[in-house]
Amino acid sequence: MLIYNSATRKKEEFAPIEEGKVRMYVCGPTVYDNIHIGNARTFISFDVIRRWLITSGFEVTFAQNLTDVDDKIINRANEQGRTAAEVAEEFSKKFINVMHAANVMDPDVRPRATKEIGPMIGMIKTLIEGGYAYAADNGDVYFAVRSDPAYGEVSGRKIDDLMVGARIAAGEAKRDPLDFALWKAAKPGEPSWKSPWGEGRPGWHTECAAMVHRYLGCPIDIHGGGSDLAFPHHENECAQATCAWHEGFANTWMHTGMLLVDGEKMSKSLGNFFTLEEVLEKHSAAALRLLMLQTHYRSPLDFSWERLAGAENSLARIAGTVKNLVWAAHHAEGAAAAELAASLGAAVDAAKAEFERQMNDDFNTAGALAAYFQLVTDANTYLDQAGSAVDADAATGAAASIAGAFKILGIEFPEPEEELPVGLLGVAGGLCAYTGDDVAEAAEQILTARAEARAAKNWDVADAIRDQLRDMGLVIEDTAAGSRIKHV
RNA sequence: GGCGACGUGGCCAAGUGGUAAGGCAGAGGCCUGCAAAGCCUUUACCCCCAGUUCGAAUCUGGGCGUCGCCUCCA
Repeated sequence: MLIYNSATRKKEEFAPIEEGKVRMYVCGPTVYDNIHIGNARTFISFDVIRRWLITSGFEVTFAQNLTDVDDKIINRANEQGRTAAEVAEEFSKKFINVMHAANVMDPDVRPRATKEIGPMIGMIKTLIEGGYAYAADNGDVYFAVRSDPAYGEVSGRKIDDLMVGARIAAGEAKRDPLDFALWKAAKPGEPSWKSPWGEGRPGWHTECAAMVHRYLGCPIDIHGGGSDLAFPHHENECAQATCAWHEGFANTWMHTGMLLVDGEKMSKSLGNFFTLEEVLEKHSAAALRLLMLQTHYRSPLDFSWERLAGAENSLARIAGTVKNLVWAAHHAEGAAAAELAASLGAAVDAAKAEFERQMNDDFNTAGALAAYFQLVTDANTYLDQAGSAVDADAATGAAASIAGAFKILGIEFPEPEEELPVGLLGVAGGLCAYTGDDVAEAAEQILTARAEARAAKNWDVADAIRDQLRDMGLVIEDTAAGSRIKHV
């Protein structure tokens, strides 16, 4: 399996530290507002990466933090006249809920910054003792960037290049403009904790480093996040961790490409964002995931509603094929055509092999999807050609293969055998004289009545049946293996 | 200004040396009583210029353009 390591800028053969096990960490959200779909892209990307590692046989431990203390949370709380803890709690819950809605797996560990203050203080103490950090008179503690000779290796920068434009903001007590806060002295009214340097709270970069160390142990196999976090966040995390513990921090750094709107990065500050919640009100999580996975995770992705609608169409076609395969398997009659079944089996094997090849090449989901789009076409062709002589095992196998592959991508289809509405009984009397209470039986008899009408060239009757069902949100689909009633 | 990424058909997109996957949209055809669904066909001088090579979308140099990071940011 090849994974692109953004620290070395090369694809590398992935070899976990501990045989068969992967420890990975992906920076979570600061819970001051609803997340937007740009944030979601990163979480969905790593969800798929994690699923593929699990599918490949690795025992994956996945940790993701919630940053529940931060300037933005405090600001939001002040705006709304609430406590920072209330704001953090609200948006923590909302984040977890919307991740579920997007079919993103829960992390194995979800630490919260405010519950990790002790370990963070311990880490800062170690850094000061080691000569890597210093406490300023104002109660802040800063990391001395120039004390770390490896600083810049994660994001590929040189300290001297960073000097231009670096400034010391008002109220800061840095010795060097590049130094960053490990601990921030509390201002009046802010949430704070006791420390050797007075009341204060941890800096953002400090949280992740301490949580990685505590819950996964250093070094970890994979550290991920959006590409906008590479510098300074990840660089700073790494500097702290390596200087505090001298054990290394992360073997592979993975960064996802930015989600764009009209060619510009989606962000809260630009105001050009759509929240994940609102997108999922209008479209399925499956379609959003499909849209995202049709682009490589490292490339920028320009979002548009048109593209999302296109993904919805693709998804409907795939879901339809899976349903039709299952249905055809259940309604197979007579001897199956062996040669056709064998070629379908070969198509399934080819899709699976290509899917694996693509996923093992730095999680090339776009290429992997193409393999299964091909199988969808092959399966549809099979259904056309086999007619009622469907090989139930071959059709079931193809359906399972398609559904299984998409499930690895977190894209799940509705249950194949959807219940038809009870309302069908209400019209059955008029359409086919059926008066029982079995919906499936009513559907059968309606189809029979239509078939008889068509055989008698009684088009008005046949079309009336179709029209009436359409008014109920149902459609009659005539396939090579026979007719059936489906939801639109 | 510094660092990095990218520029492939109407839209999106995979593809890092051997004559261009796939998706969406459009058009035509097959199937159908007519439809729907499905299938088939259909459009590429791979941003420009030069170079390396028997051969380049793929490598090198230059140009033009776009995006990201350098400040909070997934």
